[in-house]
Amino acid sequence: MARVDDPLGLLPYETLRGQPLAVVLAPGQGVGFAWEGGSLAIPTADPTAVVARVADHDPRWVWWLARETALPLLEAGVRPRTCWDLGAVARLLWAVRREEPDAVWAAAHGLPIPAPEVRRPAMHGGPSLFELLDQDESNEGPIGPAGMLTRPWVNGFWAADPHAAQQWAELALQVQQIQATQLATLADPRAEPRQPPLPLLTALSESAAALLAVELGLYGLPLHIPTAEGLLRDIVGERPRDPAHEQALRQVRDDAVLQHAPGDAIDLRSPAQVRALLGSVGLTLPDTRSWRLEPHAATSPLVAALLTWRKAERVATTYGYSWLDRCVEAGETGGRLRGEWRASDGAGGRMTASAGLHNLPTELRSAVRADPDFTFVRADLGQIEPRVLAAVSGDQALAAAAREEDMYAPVAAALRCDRPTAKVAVLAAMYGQTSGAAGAALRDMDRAYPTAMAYLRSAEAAGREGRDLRTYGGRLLPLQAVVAHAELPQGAYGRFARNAVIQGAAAELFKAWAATVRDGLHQLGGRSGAQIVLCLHDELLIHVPSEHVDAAVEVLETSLAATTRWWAAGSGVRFVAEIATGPDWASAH
DNA sequence: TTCCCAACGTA
DNA sequence: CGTACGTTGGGAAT
Repeated sequence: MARVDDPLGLLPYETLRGQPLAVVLAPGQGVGFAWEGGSLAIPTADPTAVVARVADHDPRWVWWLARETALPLLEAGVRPRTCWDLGAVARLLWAVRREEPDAVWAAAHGLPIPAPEVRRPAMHGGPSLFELLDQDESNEGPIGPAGMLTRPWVNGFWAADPHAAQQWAELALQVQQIQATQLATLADPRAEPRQPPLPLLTALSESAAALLAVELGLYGLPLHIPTAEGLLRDIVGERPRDPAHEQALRQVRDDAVLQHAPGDAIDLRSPAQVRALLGSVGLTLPDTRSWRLEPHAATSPLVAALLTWRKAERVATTYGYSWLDRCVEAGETGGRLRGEWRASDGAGGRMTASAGLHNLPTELRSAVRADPDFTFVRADLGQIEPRVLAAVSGDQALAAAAREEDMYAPVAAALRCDRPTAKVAVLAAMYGQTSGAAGAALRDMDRAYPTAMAYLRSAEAAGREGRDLRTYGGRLLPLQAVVAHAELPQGAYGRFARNAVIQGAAAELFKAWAATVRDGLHQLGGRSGAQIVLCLHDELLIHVPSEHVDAAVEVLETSLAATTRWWAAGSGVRFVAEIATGPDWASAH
């Protein structure tokens, strides 16, 4: 084992910039690198310090999973600029449900995806290195007889020493090269040859989104705890002192409804009991959903009280004091709401977040407040889905409409109807209408925008027939597997696919924009500077030092222009962002 | 204890 | 008009 004292002499620095460089951290042991043409093991007690020095040369970091490799780097203050996330790209290319290296490796080599390992009870956080060494296979290397990654390596044997990390980095680079090759085969040969192909660019932005997801989890959403407490007091009342007090307060809330109800007290949280109660006062309904109750609120004090109760109960249970205590951490500069972020979940390919980050009721949003000397800059993409439809389908007429600030106005003119009807018709077309509300306008859609409608219809047919599809950016929609295990009627998969090609492509555009914004914000104040703190499907919230607000607005606008230049190249579709600033989320509108 | 459903918040 | 996801509580299945 050659000891390496000067790592800065051994990497091909002059050619690193922008080039794939696989990195594997072996905490406390060292770091392994692999690039096209070589690999290296560097023993060091502080691997992140070595990575920080290499980062100055701005390679494209290749890692198995951002959560694993980028997290310790970010915690050590290293902000990687660009990356290639093997898990994220595997999801894009092969729709793997699991992003762990064993699944990614198997998918890359056309092998069956191994089942997830059954985790033993986390008494001591998984197997120790000793236990891993004990297992037979550990001396056999990372690849087993069937060509699969061996269990000890998947479980972390690569962290045993820098040479193991080096081998693991070499395998990462191999997978990266397989992914790059397959992405190239997806490219549209008719596309503009001077720019990188769309699937490759999508892979890069999906990778960046995976990194951003780690940053979002680490940074947290600034939330002013006293403001949140005040809002909760207004909506659900005082903070319970103990479980008995909580029970008493709950009873008070319930009684406000039950006083309007005849007979014995029922459990308002039980839909069946509520339905029976409503039946006893002459309201026979198929279910007790609020939109179904709404029409009766004016005539029934019971229904009115119940709807009010539901609203408060939602906040009390999901976004109440226990949520505040569990999910919001008090910090030096301000509270932080933290959840787990995923860069691309489910059929939609959207980002997801836990801890209520994606479904915070609007009335609580004024508690999302910037730190002192910081300001929020909020931006959202207007009418993103119909614009995406115009771009991905290549419908010239719809693209012409999408060049307007409000694209429903020209659509209404083309359909010879009013704007609200035009909007309903477009949405019904994209998501597969079931009721005949927009019938006439829909037929006019077929006449006015045949290319867009054909695109949607072909996606719907693929869904019904169980044929795999890819989104505009190249993300696999594994309809064959889904429909093979079908539990729902065929029409459901038709609607599902019709929606997935639009929602999915919109998610890809959004992430590409977010990745560009993230990169652009790097220049604004360094580590304690501007930071994306929330991604909400078509909306970005940025926490910015107040002196950089104008610059941040500029970054948002130039990033959108730069992103749509390649994403919607040649389509003639315009994408518009509405941008506002304010000290809290509610006021930044 | 585990799983599904109803309900509802967001986009 | 419809889709997606996360969270909660009840209630049935295990």
